[in-house]
Amino acid sequence: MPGKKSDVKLSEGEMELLKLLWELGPSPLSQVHQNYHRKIGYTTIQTRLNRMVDKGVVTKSDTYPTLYQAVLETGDASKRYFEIVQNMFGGSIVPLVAHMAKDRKLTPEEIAMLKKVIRENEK
Amino acid sequence: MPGKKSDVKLSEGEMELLKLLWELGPSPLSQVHQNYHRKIGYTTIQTRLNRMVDKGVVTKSDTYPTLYQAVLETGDASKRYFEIVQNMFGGSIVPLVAHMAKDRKLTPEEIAMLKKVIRENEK
DNA sequence: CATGGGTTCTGACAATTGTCGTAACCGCCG
DNA sequence: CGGCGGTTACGACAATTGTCAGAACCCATG
Repeated sequence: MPGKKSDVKLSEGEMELLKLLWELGPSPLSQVHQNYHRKIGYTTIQTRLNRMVDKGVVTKSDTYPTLYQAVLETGDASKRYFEIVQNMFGGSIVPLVAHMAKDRKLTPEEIAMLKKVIRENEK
Repeated sequence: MPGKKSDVKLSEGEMELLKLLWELGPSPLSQVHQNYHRKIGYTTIQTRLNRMVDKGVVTKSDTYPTLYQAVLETGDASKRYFEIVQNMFGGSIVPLVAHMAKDRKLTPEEIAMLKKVIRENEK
C-alpha cells in the first residue's frame, strides 16, 4: 500500500503547511495561501499541498472550493518530530529545553505545563 | 561574504552528520563512514561532508588524512533547531515534551535536568 | 446564457540533496 | 623505485523539493 503514514517523509516546507493546517482546520487553498507567513505564489502552495495529498498526510474534500485537511494528528507529528530530535541530540531533549529556558522563551503557562508533565511522569 | 553561518540551511541528512561529528570530534572520513548508522557509500559521506564545508559549517584540516570538524557549536545548533520547533509547534515545546514523557522516553537523569532547568528559569 | 473572477489542473524548470563510480593522489614497504 | 591500499577529487545522475505560468474549469450574476 502506498503512502503508508509511518514511513512518509516530510520536508521542512511541508511541515510548515501541516502546522498551518492544524491552526486553520480544513481550509480552501485561498485561505492557506493568505495565511502563509511570506509572499509566495498561489500555485506554489497548491503544488505543495497536492504533493502532501499524494503522500497521504493531507486530504481534499470533494466540495467545491476544495478543503484541505491534515490527516496526521498533532500527536503523530510530535512522534515523528521526536525521532528527529532523537537523531540530532542523541535522544536528549534537555539541551533544547535549556536553550529555550535560557532565552526566556518559555511562558509561565508553559513552565507550569512542563512541571505538570514532569510530575506526572514520575508517578 | 558567502556561507554566513546564520543563513545556512542544513538538510536532515546533513544534521545527522553534524551530530556524528559532535560525537566523534575531528575525524577522518574513514571514521565518519564507519560510525554512520547504516550502510552507505564511502564517497556519499564524502560528498555530503564536502558540501557542508562549502556551506561553512564544517572545516577540513590541512593534514593528510584530512580531519573533518564541525564549526557550529552544539549551542548554535540548538538555536537553529529551536527555530524549527518554533515553526512547527507555534513556538511551544510542551506537546513534544509531553509526548516524550508519555512514552517513557525520558530517563530519570533527564527528568532531573529538566527540573533543574525549569527551577532556574523561575528565578 | 455569456462572462468574469475565483479555483483547480498540468506541466515545466531550477535548486537541493542523496547516491555513487572512477580516476587521480599519496606514502609506505618490499 | 614500483606498486598497493587507503584517501581525496571530480563529475554524474536520480529523486525530492520549491517555484510558478498558463490553460481549463466552475458558477453566480447580469
